[in-house]
Amino acid sequence: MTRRQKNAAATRDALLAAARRRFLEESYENVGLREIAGDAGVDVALVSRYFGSKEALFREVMRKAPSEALNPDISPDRLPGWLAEMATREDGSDGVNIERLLIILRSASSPKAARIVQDSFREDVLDPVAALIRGDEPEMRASLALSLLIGTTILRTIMRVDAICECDSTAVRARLERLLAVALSDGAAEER
Amino acid sequence: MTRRQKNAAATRDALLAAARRRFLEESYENVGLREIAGDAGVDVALVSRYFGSKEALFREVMRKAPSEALNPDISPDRLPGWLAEMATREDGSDGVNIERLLIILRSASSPKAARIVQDSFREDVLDPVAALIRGDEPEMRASLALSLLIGTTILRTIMRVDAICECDSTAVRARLERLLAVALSDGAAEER
DNA sequence: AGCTCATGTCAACGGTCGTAGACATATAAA
DNA sequence: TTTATATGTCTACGACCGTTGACATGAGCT
Repeated sequence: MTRRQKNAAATRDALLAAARRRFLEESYENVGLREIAGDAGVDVALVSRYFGSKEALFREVMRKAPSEALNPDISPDRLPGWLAEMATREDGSDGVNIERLLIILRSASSPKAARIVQDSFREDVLDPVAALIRGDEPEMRASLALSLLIGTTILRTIMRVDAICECDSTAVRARLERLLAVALSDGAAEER
Repeated sequence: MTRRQKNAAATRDALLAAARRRFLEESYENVGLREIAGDAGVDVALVSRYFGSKEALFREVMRKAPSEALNPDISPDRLPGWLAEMATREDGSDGVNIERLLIILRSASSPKAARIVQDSFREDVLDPVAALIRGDEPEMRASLALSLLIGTTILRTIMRVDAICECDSTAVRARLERLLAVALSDGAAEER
């Protein structure tokens, strides 16, 4: 008697989805393959079979994250509001965009995941934002804006700071949006 | 033949210092007690003897960090510059103030260290900064400013983003200081 | 010097982890 | 139906971890 139908693709997807869910809530080494397999309803050994190793599974999770961190078709002037809304969105809502960043932050200090996480951050988060910015030193300004996004995300999700967590108050969002606009603004151009 | 003199206090201090150094560079579960004891030149068992458990050792490291995150005798108007300098200081210099925050960030996603880290952040980082701010919602503004500090620290130390790492360029510091000033400013008072 | 206790070392336990290989079984072809 | 292969389960290995208790030994007191 086997609990599960024999469907390799479905099992692989289930493992991938379960892994993504776990890596979203714990760091790389705090997620066990037995937990992931348990969530997917299969045995641990299938992880090795389908992905080769835990590190490869994590890489696959990073590669196939359902939504990119940045929607490329957005006008630069709407970027602050878009980032601010992303940063202050409730966890339960459809705020899927922040999830990749959250996975990155969770496993940022994990030696075996560090390389993967650094590459994913640069390619999927930093570069898209920097590409949208016009003016001097776009990468620096994008980094400062993303620092805000990263910081607020950590304060909300990990540090549980009440002053930031209460997201229904639009004050935080408005203030954050204004800050992001300043961070992204072209300082050299303003010195006219 | 014993490598070490028999001095309990010195050994305890050596263990504490070694632990602090390790926790500064790795997350809670990626630091092994055998590594710490090895650095201190003693056996692992002494950790249990002097501190009781790994968690208690970590708590002690958090409790006895040599410098607080905030120097309380500073004027509020100098706070942006002070935070900006702290965020952009080279690792090798005497930038000890940032170390407690770095330990916090490294082990932020470690379940067993989460509580300790959250408490330390609130008591030793957030509250002192919020206490220095005048006007409405000081905690929210302090949180936004610290988001900047946290984000840039992560980008520099963990993500290794070049645009932020090049700290000798004063451009980053100046821009960050301006951003911090905006983050800390009293929005309601500005609407005159 | 001899005694005693604090101090440090050593070996090992129980547990969890990632991984691999042998085995079972459902699915699909012949 | 029989066979072959893909799919999933089970067991176990070796490594590392935090922790513990037994043992050794040096330091300091009498």
